[in-house]
Amino acid sequence: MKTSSNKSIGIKEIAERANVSIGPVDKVLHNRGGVSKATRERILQAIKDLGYTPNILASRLKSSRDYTIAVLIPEATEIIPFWLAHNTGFEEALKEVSPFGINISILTFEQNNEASFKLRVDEVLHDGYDGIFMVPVFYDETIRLLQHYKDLNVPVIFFDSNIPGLSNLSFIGNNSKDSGYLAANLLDYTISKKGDILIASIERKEDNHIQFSAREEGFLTYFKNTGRRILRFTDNTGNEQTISKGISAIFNDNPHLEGIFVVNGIDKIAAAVTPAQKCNYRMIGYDLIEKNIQLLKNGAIDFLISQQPQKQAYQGIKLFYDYLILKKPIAPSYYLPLDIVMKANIDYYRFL
Amino acid sequence: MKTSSNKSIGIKEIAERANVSIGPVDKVLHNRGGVSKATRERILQAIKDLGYTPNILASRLKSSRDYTIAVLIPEATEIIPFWLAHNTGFEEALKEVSPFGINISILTFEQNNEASFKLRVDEVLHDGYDGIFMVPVFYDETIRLLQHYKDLNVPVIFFDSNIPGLSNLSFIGNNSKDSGYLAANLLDYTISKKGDILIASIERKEDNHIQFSAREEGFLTYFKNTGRRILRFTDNTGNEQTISKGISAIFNDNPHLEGIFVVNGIDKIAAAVTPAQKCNYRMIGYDLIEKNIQLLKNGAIDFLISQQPQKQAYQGIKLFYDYLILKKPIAPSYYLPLDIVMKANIDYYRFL
DNA sequence: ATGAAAGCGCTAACAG
DNA sequence: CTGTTAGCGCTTTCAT
Repeated sequence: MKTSSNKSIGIKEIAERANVSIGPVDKVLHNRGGVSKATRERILQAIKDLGYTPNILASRLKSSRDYTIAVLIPEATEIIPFWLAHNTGFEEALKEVSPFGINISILTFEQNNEASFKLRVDEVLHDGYDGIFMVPVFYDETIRLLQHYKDLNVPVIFFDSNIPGLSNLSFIGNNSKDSGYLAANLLDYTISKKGDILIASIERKEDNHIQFSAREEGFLTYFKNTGRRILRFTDNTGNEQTISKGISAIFNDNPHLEGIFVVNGIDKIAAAVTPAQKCNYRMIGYDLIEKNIQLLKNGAIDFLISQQPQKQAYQGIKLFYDYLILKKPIAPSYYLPLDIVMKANIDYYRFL
Repeated sequence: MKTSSNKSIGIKEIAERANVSIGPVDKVLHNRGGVSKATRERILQAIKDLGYTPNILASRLKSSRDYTIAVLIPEATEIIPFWLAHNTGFEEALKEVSPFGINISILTFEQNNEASFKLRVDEVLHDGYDGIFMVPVFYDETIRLLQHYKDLNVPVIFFDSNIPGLSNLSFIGNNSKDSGYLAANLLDYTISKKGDILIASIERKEDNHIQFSAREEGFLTYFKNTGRRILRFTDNTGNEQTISKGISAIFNDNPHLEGIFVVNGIDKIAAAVTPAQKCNYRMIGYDLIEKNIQLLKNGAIDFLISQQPQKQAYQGIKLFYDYLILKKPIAPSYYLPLDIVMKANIDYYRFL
């Protein structure tokens, strides 16, 4: 049972069969025009007949054309180290695709600063890239970028968060709503039938509210009509003491509280819960950043839903390879698995 | 912030710098000998100085050397359809590596039939492959194969299950013991403190007992010294009625039973549980085969631990690419993540 | 509109 | 032991 492939049918063979030289064949293959209709037909026929597949190695060898992808990504900060994780994915992907002339240029912006985003968009528009891989944080500027590239046939792929209905080529990331639903399903398993649930979040203006709302929506969808009592805690001070007091108050007022779903900033919420309190609650949240991994290991957090930033980065760059080099069709969206991470399997998720 | 790579330092440049022609340079690069020590040194130095990296595209283009990997894998049957899933992974990987001349040749054997395995080993030894990707089901024959390839520098990589301490190049798969521990951890979350647990399995002689024992060992490790009451049910008839009766008897005799860990054959066990009974138990087991996916969807199974067969196949073949084409060093083992799959995230795990 | 020809960087065979 | 040379399959330029 052999799965072979090498038939050595090349541009030469199809030229022969079509009674032309390789010149016109190449032109037809790349839609470069300048071929009479008749020979064009014959060549196309020959390509079909012989089942020709181009040798990407040879084509790449000669052409020496380079592709540079602009990566528009929020800056990793101490507060939001999440964006650091993508780097290993980019590196991994580059190892595979750089022989084919694909480079990337990472342009960071401040997640809470539209002006810094605009600056990068200006840069992208001015420098002219062969592809854009971006987190569409700000709507208007994203639209401006898409407008510019609309007719230029330059692939724009969103990652991490999506804005549906725009003219981008594709999206790669998680389905936030489903991730919330999953969190609910899992939490439901780990608490008693009568237990109350708290939805907690830390509001910061630099955050991606669309994504967080979607998580919450999915979570609530699961519990709709179940009669579960759902409480809410939202902090917008960022102050440890304030959070700690707020959480404590909720614990005291709600003796039946058993589960906590943290939409974002789980490290802050987990820190506000004392070990003694923790025994009575299950906590689930997001993001496999180092701080959270520690909290998972010491039992402060029970479950994390992983967004797999490395995978997003790796697969995303390979999409550009598929599109630019292999000329493969690209689906409008690629949803990555929603991984459930706990103490017992965290070590298998720490690297790509 | 550019991450570029193309410096166009080729074999020619290093020849120039070492004051030789490209002939000896190529020989040094491939350790083909026939180069005087002095020039060899100069060439090596030049390679270092200029930071030369070979252009794999060009090298591949010229050499047209083909590599064929023998894949020794159990036959998928109706009883054990598990092995079907690998195919999509093989296909996916081939898309990427076949331009580099890597082919695979799939040799199936009967999982419960050592003679059929021996036949395939004979075949492999006789035909002479450039790499072996295999499930080491039978010890003695595996040893025979390894012996033969020991000095031939042919990479042998195990997958799915491992036999440690042998001379194979690497292993890729899951850590079975950790997967059992994970199952225990998760099940522990979903049942009450006082609930009893049942470990169920269907013994078939064609199964991989090493792997199953490891799962059980990991599971028991978690509960050691916790005071949990652990029951056991082992069927070796394969008969539906018998299983059904056995399970029912256990349910009746053990009112505190809350969790069921199924080491293997979860479809059989799940079928033996009536929907009415199911409300009172949590069931966790293995293998993302179609039958189990349906049972997960209709609630008969709560959790499946995925072995990611597609990923094993995909990554495994890419290891041969790393080794044979890129000449990268290969680690002795690659453990894939232990994915927790439930109704709410199954759809994201159905394909590669 | 088509054909001829020069390489891309590397391998491998051969001549010196 | 070292240098030369002919391609691998394709792209691209330049005549025709």
